[in-house]
Amino acid sequence: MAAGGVLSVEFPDGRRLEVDAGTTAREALARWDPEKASASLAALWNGKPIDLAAAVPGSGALAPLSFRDRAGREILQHSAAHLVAKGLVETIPGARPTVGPPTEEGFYYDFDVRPLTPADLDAVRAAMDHAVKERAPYRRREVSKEEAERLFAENPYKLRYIAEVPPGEPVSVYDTGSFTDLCRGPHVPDTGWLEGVHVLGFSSITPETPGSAPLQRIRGVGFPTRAELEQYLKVRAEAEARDHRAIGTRQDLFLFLDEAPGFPIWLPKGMVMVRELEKFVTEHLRAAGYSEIRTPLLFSQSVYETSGHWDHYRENMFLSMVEDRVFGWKPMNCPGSMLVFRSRARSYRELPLRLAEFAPLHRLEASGTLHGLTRVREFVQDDAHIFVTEEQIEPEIRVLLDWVRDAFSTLHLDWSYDLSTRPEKFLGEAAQWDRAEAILEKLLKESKVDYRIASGEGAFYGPKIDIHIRDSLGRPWQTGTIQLDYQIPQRFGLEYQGPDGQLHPPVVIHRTILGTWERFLGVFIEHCAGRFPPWLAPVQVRVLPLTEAHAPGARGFAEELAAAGLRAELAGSEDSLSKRVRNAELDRIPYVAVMGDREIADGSVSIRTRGAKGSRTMSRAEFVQFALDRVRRRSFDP
RNA sequence: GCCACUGUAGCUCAGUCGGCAGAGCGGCUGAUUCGUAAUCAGCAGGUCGGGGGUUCAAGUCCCUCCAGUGGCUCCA
Repeated sequence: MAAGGVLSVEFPDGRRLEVDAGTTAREALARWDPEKASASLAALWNGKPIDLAAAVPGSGALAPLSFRDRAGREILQHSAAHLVAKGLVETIPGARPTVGPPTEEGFYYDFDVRPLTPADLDAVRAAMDHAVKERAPYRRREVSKEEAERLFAENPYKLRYIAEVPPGEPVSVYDTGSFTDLCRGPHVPDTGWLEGVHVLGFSSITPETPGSAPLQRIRGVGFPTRAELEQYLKVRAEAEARDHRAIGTRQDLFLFLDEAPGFPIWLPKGMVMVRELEKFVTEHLRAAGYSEIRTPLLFSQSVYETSGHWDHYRENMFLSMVEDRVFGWKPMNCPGSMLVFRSRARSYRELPLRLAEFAPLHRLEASGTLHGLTRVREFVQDDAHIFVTEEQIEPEIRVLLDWVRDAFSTLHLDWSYDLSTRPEKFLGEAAQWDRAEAILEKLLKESKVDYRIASGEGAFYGPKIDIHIRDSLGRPWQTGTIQLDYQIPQRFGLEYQGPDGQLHPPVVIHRTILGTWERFLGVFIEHCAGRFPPWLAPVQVRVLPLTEAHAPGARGFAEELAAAGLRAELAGSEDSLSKRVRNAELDRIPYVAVMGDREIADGSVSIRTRGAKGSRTMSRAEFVQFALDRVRRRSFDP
């Protein structure tokens, strides 16, 4: 405590106040700004979070912490975790709480307890609601290590944490009603702050220490108000409604069979989309000077021994016996590309050599990790390997980042980059890494797109740029990646003859932009909720004859559309017009063309655009031009 | 792969205490010929995920396998 019993406290706006020693953080903040004080759930003293009920520890800087601050959010989530623990211990006496930290999304608490049931969760929720109404304070107590060991004698997990506290230091515990938990704190003042807390679910988790019994994890989210929680739950419900697995079934895009778990089956409509994406990407490849190759799906074990997959990736590979030799289904395209490069002498005049390959890749993903189209065992990447000299790295990657911008702008997706730098275990020279990282960072700065440095997360063979997209609900997904590789050319003994007549190893850039058709379409389906841009839509126009009498005219128009290169289909007259319009909306068809007496008479067509209320009439030629133009420009909206 | 949960018609789902397997949508047939988000009627459609067990009797209870879901782990 400060001498003289008076502390000098500085607030975020620069104001200073003298407060008596023993003044709580709450009181000090209230003297500074009562409004901000009442909105805060904890305080920051010299950058360290403390309880509002704690005495200001000394002279220094004091700031309020609200849910808007990251640290404040974590405190609320952490307090929410305590609330869950309190609820669970009340529900199942003898349950041993272990740890309950905040996460990006919310929080969780792990328990050593029998496997939970949904009924347990209901009971926990009820106990939590009750506690929130009680507005029970979070009371901090500092106890000796021995006292703490006595308090948590029944809980080996807590004893382990207590043992980690340096000797002589007090251990802090928090009492919430009759529930006491070992905790560093700080916490919100009382459980009344937690009305916006919601338990999402439970699961069993595998603890990191091998051999220990599984724990039960309860996950949740917390907001300062119920209204904010409702908003969050609304967004979640919206996300569920966009689930690509449901839309894929509804729109007949793809399916999975029990007989081929993790192997997507593309139905005709989904295949149209795959081909359109391929076309989109291939146009770029042509413009950017790529050549396309196709290499085998299976290679003998020796190829993977050379590439390093045999040592580093074998457990994720499908293997087949061919006569007496082991063949592996390729999990990546690089080995094939390397062999093509090596197949004859190469000159510096050929570089950059850009080899693209869209081949099916197989990865033996563990059964529990499979998920719709976003985690599968067989997929196709928009993959390419670019063989360059060190000087060519910069211009090549600049072109790639331009393509990223074009591609994701067209697809109406927001994207950002991660620059993953040298990991602890790396191959090659540190100086080479530094140069490469500097080039990549310079290019990222130039691109004016947000990027984050993922320190030490590079591959062992080189630094990389990972591309993340955010879908319309703000959820992040990794799609493409641009990786520099100094190692694989050496492993395969690649070289080219330079202008100096000497042989040099090329640098390889592995890169995919959309990633895989499968994952990309999975994300994209959710992004646009199944309302595809016309150029991707499996059916672009549905032609509806008003009555049977108009069917020949409608059929003629549908044929005209098809001849113009549009994907059109006819929907007969068995159902009422409004029923067929409704079905077209539900099928997310971009354009509905209705033909009745008026249209047949004057060569026009009545067009309804997806999502729009009314319709407009235009000449058939006009519509064909209009639709073709939208498709050609890859307009996002119909 | 680990843990929990789930699996009933093409889809979404109901099925009580173990006692005749249901609905809506979709499909088919017929009537209706309709002007921009659901016309009416009838019919067909099931190895209740597979296998085994308990029982007079199993969609329902038990075991096991498969698949899916949510997490965990993994994700060059």
